[in-house]
Amino acid sequence: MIFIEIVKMNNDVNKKLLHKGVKPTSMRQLVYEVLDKQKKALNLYEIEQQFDNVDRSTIFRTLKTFQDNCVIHRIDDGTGAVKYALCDENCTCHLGDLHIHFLCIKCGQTHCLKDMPIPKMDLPNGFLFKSANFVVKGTCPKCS
Amino acid sequence: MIFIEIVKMNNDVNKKLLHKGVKPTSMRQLVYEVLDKQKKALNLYEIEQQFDNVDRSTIFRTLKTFQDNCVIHRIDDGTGAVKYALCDENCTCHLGDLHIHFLCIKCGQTHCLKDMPIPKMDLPNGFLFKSANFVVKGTCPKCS
DNA sequence: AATTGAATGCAACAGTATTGCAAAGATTTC
DNA sequence: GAAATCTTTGCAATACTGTTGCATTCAATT
Repeated sequence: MIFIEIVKMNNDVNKKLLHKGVKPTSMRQLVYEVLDKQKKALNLYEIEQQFDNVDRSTIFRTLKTFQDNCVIHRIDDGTGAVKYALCDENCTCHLGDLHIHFLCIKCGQTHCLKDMPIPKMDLPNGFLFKSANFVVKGTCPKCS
Repeated sequence: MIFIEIVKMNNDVNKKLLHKGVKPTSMRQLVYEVLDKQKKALNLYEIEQQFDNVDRSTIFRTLKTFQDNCVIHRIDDGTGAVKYALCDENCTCHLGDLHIHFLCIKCGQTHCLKDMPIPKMDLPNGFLFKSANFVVKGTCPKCS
């Protein structure tokens, strides 16, 4: 067995990564923790700022791995840089898990509105729904 | 009077630009026509490709002028480049005019679903709605 | 025709995303 | 436990999109 030693550490983050099928390296653990601590979505630059000497490409590829394994989801909020937020533990990154995101035009923070799922829609004839990126813009509770 | 001569040309595009308060230069007319002919939204690069020798910055500033005057609206469909599509003639670029956009993940084309307005939403406490960017991804009639 | 202001083209630059390659680390095989 | 193999990481370079400064051209006014 590959991961026995790491699992023995009984570390929550490692367990969660394993549960999603991602080998929990130290970088991955740290990036996960950064995203977990923040209650908002972060872009690549903001994550990079949380570290002293970690290369951007490493974080970039870590995030890619996370996306491929439904650890995080990406949010195009129109600010120019894609943001990332942790998926729920039982998220499968399928339709039912999609929710609306909110970008505050004052502070720039982007929040997951997990209570607001993407509604079912009747698309025009011939259009097939696969995924969606719904971003509402306005002011957040702190800035309103 | 400034625009008499141009108006006399009795050109539809010029009339439409004037109606939105944009002085109809030849570049603006051409860019408008490019967007009008396509039934899909185009990004800066795609528009540039329609011309032989027009600078990107010129088109960029033309598009900016168009946005400022509600001639076109921008669409962040997550493909990396912002796309642009003509507004309806009576569009005021306010809330009621917002609609859902559709990105085909096979052909990459983005369409305005003008019959699908952004629905009213009850946001969580403290969140104020100002604008929205809703993009549905899937396959379009041609690719389904 | 001269003057003024707006629009355009050129060039350079900034920010984000992405890749190739080599070094370091982890895992498996013998 | 050492060698071989595969994965992850760091460095460097690059691509792509968006944006701005400045000089020139073009249109409108005097």
